[in-house]
Amino acid sequence: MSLPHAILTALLEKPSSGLELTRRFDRSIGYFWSATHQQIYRELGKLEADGLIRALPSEQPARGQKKSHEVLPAGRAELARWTAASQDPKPHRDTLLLRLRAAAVVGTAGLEADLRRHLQLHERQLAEYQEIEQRDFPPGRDGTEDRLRHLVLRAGIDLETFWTQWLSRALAEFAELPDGEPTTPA
Amino acid sequence: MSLPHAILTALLEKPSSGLELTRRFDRSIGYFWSATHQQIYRELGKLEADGLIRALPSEQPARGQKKSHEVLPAGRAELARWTAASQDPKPHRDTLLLRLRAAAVVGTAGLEADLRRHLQLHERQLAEYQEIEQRDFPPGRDGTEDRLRHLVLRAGIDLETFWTQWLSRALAEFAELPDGEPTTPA
DNA sequence: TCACCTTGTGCAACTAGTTGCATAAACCGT
DNA sequence: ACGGTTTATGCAACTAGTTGCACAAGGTGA
Repeated sequence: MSLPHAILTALLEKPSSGLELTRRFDRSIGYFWSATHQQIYRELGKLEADGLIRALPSEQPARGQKKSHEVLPAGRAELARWTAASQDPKPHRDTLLLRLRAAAVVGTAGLEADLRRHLQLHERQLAEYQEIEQRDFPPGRDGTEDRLRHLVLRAGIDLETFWTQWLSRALAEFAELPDGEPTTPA
Repeated sequence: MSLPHAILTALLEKPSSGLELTRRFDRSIGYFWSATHQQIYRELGKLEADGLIRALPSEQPARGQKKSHEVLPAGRAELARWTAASQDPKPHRDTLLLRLRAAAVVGTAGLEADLRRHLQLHERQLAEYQEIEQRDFPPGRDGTEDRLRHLVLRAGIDLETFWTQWLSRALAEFAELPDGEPTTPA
């Protein structure tokens, strides 16, 4: 039940159309909550039906016609409620770690290349986050909003740092391994 | 499409019944791939129908009767194929970071307590991982399987370390904040 | 021996997210 | 005025995961 709240947050930051939201979910918000345009349109419909947002009445709504949405007081209240509510962390699911564990029983053949690829992807993401940090969070700003958003970005940076380090370490281990086929021979 | 492979891995490590699998998913495997017993039973059915596993013929299969499963050669082959195949990382979704971002627009009221709770949960998890490391990975073991499994555990430890550090930092920031209500006044 | 608890298996319905495609307007060159 | 691309909105079907409940067998104490 987080997508509607992600959308409310985005719309409070700036009223947008479905497609604009989609683009913003590909950038900043999507770094920790991704969504496709189909999800977003569906959810916009529900949010409007529930009276949490409304379409800005600027243009007549026709298909293929841009339609912006803004958050109503009820929407802001719901977001505040959700933000403050206690929530249990969702269980993680990580395919790469699963594959490594599988490799312990069926062999590491073929895995190394993909580890290397993932390392590259995480390095790229880390570089992107660091650029954003330099651009949007120069030293000396200390508004509350800035500090909170910076904190979120730091989480992204630290997570990507973790992954690059862990993957490097994993690849180093791989280099020392006897290499190839199943470790539990038939 | 990872749950079946998680199950295959678990069954290769040790043939088990549905409930045994469920328990193992609550411990080790569940640390990076969680599943409920209903998911597991359903998937066992599919895997058996697909000829990747079979029920051990020990006891007559009746409802409420323990039924163990083992992996067939086709299952092992499928797991090896999947492990070696290139896969893109799934987008992350993290509710806590989303809530922090929401807090930047609707205010931080109520959030701090839950941050503190999450910190405790992560500290506990970290301690558990470290116990496992001491128990199962004493210095000086260097079989391939051990090294791979240790690597996976290290990922868990480092991730929990990241979270505890980040949450501590977040709480420290919160302590300095002007406190309470919306930062974008109406 | 009967009521109750634990262990073990399983179905059905629901929620969330993904994939593939349809449609419509606007803009753009020819 | 026409055909092609881009922008924008949306439906339908599917996959994966969650929740709530049902049912059977075996043990345990009253």
